[in-house]
Amino acid sequence: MNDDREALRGWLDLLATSQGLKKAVDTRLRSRFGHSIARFDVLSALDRAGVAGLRAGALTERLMVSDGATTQVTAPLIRDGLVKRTVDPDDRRAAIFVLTRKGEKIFAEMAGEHRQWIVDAFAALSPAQIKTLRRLLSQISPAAIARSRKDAA
Amino acid sequence: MNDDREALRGWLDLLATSQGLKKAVDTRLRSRFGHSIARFDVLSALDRAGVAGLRAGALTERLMVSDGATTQVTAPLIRDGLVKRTVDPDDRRAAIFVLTRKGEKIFAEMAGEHRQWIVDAFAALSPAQIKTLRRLLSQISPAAIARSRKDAA
DNA sequence: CGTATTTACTTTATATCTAAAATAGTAATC
DNA sequence: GATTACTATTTTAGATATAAAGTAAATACG
Repeated sequence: MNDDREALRGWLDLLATSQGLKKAVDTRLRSRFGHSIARFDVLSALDRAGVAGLRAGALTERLMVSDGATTQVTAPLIRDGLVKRTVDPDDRRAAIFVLTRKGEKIFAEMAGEHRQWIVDAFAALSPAQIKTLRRLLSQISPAAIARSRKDAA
Repeated sequence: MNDDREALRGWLDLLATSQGLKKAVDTRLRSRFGHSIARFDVLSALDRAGVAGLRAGALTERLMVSDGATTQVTAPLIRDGLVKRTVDPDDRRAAIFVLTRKGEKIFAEMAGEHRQWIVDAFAALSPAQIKTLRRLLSQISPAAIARSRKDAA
């Protein structure tokens, strides 16, 4: 069947494009600021959360990673003084992460450059084309894979 | 500017979709066959190469990973008898990896199911829509990020 | 030829990631 | 209020990635 091949090609292209972009962003972030995409994502989530910060669980959810990963990625940010870790006084099991002044400043710089990189990478596409791309992406269903059965052929 | 935000959203959607799909495929491959996507990719490249196999360098190139990664990902496949490593008699520095009979068999099974999962994940898109998606993806330029300058704003 | 350079791959040190075990605090029940 | 169960996070073990150092074979050059 022809559809099969087209879907497989779509999957390969999707993977290659996103990985290429991710690698480029990561390389640039590291060389400019000494921080990975993973750390940038933490800073971004905390920046949005503002002075209240985020509990570890909420951060895990937003980053779409495991709970262990959150602990590990925040560690160097705390060491470098970009993030402060406190304990929730109302529930002493819970960790709360907040951006420090220094963290805010550095993130603002990072976010500015990052935005420009993405704009440049997407420069060949019009806003309308990006909307189309996003609509098509939204119709791809990872959940279908978990449900997929052999007999569906 | 509005374009900025649309590009950023496109990037976030692209990343979320490809990572979601990748995680789903990886989870399914592991539970069905006990092998990761990384190993599946090695098997796939070797299957295509046939009886001649591939040198480590060629494998590295096709997988788009570092040379060290190739050594490490092939190791368990060799241990499990899916891949055989030999030395090129014409250039004894070079390693040649070939699928074993067992590796071929297992890969054929994996590839069959994998194809169905992808078809299911893309089921909501027509072949024409997938073509459109692929065309749009091809216009995204990771290389632009390496060239991007602050003053380009 | 014999030394120097290059090439092909592996090893090592880090950085993420996951899943699962461990830790510690909270809530629920008798 | 002691025991039990649950919840939030950290720690650990293992997989995969990179970059850079190490090893060994091939090539180049005087």
